[in-house]
Amino acid sequence: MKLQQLKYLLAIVDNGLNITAAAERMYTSQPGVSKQLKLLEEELGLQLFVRKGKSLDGITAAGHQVIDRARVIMRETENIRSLAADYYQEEEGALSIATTHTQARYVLPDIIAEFRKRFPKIGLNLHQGTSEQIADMITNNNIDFAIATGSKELFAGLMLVPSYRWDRAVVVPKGHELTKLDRKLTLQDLAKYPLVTYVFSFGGQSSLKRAFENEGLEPDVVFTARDADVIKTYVRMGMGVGIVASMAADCADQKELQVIGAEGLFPRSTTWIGFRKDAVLRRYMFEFVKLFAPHVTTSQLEEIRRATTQDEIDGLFEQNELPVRGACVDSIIEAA
Amino acid sequence: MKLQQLKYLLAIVDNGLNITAAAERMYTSQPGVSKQLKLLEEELGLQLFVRKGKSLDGITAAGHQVIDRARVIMRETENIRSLAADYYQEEEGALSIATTHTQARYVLPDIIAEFRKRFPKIGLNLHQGTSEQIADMITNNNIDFAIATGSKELFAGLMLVPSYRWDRAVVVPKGHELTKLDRKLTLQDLAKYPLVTYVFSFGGQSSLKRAFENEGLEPDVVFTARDADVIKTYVRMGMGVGIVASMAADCADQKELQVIGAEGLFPRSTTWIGFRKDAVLRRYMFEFVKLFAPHVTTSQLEEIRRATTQDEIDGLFEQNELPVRGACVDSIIEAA
DNA sequence: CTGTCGTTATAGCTTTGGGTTATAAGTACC
DNA sequence: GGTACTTATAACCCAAAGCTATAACGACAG
Repeated sequence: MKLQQLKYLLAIVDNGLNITAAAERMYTSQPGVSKQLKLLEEELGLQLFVRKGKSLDGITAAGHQVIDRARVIMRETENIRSLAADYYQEEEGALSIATTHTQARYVLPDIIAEFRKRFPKIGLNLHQGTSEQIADMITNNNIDFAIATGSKELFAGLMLVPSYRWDRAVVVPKGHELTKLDRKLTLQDLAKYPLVTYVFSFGGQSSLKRAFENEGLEPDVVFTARDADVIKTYVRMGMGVGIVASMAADCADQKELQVIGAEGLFPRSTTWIGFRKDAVLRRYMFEFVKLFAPHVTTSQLEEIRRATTQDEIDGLFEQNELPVRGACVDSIIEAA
Repeated sequence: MKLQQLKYLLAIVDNGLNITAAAERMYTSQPGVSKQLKLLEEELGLQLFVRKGKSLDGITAAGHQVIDRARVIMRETENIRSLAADYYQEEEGALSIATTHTQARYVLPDIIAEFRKRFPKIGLNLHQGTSEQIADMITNNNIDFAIATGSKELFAGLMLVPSYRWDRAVVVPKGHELTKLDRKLTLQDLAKYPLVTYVFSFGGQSSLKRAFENEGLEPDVVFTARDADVIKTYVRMGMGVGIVASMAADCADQKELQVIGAEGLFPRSTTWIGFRKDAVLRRYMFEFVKLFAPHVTTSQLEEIRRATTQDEIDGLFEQNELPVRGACVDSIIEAA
């Protein structure tokens, strides 16, 4: 058994059981990969794949087990390389983050700018997707951090560091009736208008819907999108009233849009940053966490590193209230 | 990085930083091992060992981390080989058990005889030691099962399956005064005689002592040994009254000794069988657990296998009372 | 200070085996 | 039935892992 063989095995699996594609990804020849797979199967004395003629048609039960173990092994070799690199050359490396559009577009830019300033030689990879895709990426691809909101269930095996909380904000075209209210905005007010909001992939849709239903209201959601920019575009077109994460209520929108804070109308969401508990974190990765969640103290970070279960981490943050991220203040019409 | 290099690395560590010895253990030449270590260190760009001239004098901080990861990797390769072997050739393999003298001498013989009958081709290795040594063996050597009593704290990282409970038994020379009592034996009775008992490595000594202290008695322990056979030898010599695990009260002793059950006088002990939670169990290993703890059902075993924390296992056994192992019935003088 | 023992490093050679190219042989889809 | 795509086999090449022999180093004893 060779590490190379296990690497090839995983490459085959990750390329849809296509040996040729796997070979290309590994920058080597197809016969080489075929040969190593054959040698591995011979050594173990079992078929890892179900063959259909010459092609691989599926993974055997034994294959699945071997693949799982192989992933652990490859991860640990990565870990060894990581910690070696951290001793050897602190300043070089890469940081891969998987996150949602809202974070990538509205929250991370400032943080990443600061990070680049401090670690100019670290390459940055930003992967965007739904919560499900993020969960998938961090387990299968070499992603260092996942940043997402809610949906902790999807991320078993990660250590999640709660980072900040946020409310929704209501976005309307400038001069909209709702901006002329002389009292606090209510759900009743919103229910009168067609709404444009997120497709919440993480069951969050129901949390929004539930807020309305709790007051016996039926919201008129005319349009949903995954992405605040799209939502705002449709709001600008007059399609309806937008409900977005308050971070997505950008000052740059002031020309055509107005933002009404919606604190208290919907439950607050918590955004966290998560990493695999079996991953070695290089120094610059620690620094990134501290940039993203500045309220986390160094000693807390060390405790998080030592923690083995999510409960221990959650315990650390029970007392200290997380910061709340608001909308761009200039354009907010106070809801109270 | 090659698996071979990691294997050599661990061999060096496990042979007291002696490369020559490590090479012998690996059935290869010393220059080969030296070379691979050098290549590994060059690839990682760091020193794994502290050198003192040409000799290895210690492990660097980085080295310790790499070694830990390497151990995980080697364990997983073992796991892959294990499950492959289980698919391929069910009937061949080996079973390594680390346990205490009492288990090895009085409990395991019958079980192992039965196991051999069912799996004649499986090699058996019995390693004996104190609880601490057992804990050490199962983490560092390739031991499949640990069998011990109490001292769960020492075995973090193992899944412990409670197997049976047992009481102490009192062993006296034939015709001893204590055998002539016409009432239940008490601690007061025992406190009158010099006692011979175990050196409990697992803080169990205090549990015995505490039982006396709870009744305001000061036991006169004249001799302690790790091993029931030694204790019984000294009892035969008339050195005192023996207190041993009831399993160790053997029928074969009847000629010179008599056994008085001591249920109720001391707290009951629980013996468990444990295995690494990250280890692949081959079929014959499952069967061994079922032989050792026959009250465990197949479905419970499957749940144990899936469990991730010890609490889940303990939960499984809360309701169903564990069997109690008694002394050799022929020679017992009922304590009631 | 020097000789011996135990150990590791280096040099040079051998051989294994992983990788390559070329090609045959399947399979799937028109 | 032909074309495109994929995998397996064969023969060859070459890097590197392993071996033997030996040098170099340190510890220790006399």
